[in-house]
Amino acid sequence: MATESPLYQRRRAPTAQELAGIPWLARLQPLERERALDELRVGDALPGDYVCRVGRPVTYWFGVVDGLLKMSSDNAQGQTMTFTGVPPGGWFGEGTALKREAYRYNIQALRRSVVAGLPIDTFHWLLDHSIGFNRFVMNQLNERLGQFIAAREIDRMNDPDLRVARSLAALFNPVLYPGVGQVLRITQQELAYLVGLSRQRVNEALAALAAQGAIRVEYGGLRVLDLQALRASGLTTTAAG
DNA sequence: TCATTAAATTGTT
DNA sequence: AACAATTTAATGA
Repeated sequence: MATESPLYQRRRAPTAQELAGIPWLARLQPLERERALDELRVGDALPGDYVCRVGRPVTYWFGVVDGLLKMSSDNAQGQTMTFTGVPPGGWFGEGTALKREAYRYNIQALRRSVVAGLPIDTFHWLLDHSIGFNRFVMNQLNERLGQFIAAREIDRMNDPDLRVARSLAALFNPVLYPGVGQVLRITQQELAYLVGLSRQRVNEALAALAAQGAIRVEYGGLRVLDLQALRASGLTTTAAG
């Protein structure tokens, strides 16, 4: 059964393997790390579960240890707009956590996922005490800014193959999503939801990208062979390269 | 461990 | 949207 927030209802202590999938822990000094580990929680999210909802006060800074989430928002007409997917290694919500405001997006699990949460007070304590943590958050904000600008370009593209390629490149971003690696676990249906195309069209686009040698289509996922090709697909090559 | 079955995912129309 | 083919996961001997 889908729940409102798995971090409240299916909360537990993280396993060692799950901790290994949290990228910023390695940036902390021993004392900082100790405090973070004390407060860090994980929860199992089922498909459809809300990790957080628009308007709710910020309680956690969230991260994906395993699985796949989607970030979306509902407009005035009641239609849902999906902004991006969040694969393993991704952390989000630092903007609203910094300001202690309300969440500005809905975050829902697309598939069974393991979600981690750092309580907002601990988040602020780390900001006040840890240089390594500050570097991580700053780098995170900077990288995400670049991704949102790229996302605007994607929205304006009308070629489905290009939209799929660029969206995939974003999901394979090693800075924002270090847990992904060479293989992204995502079904073609899930990718279709994220990109806003039919599964058939996504299937066709993936076949084209595979023919270009940019990716390899695998059962239940995709292997990236040439990330630069994904990022640059559709761009005309100039003398400058 | 292996064989059988169910479920999930893919490829195609 | 529907269908068949393929792959994986689950089950039990």
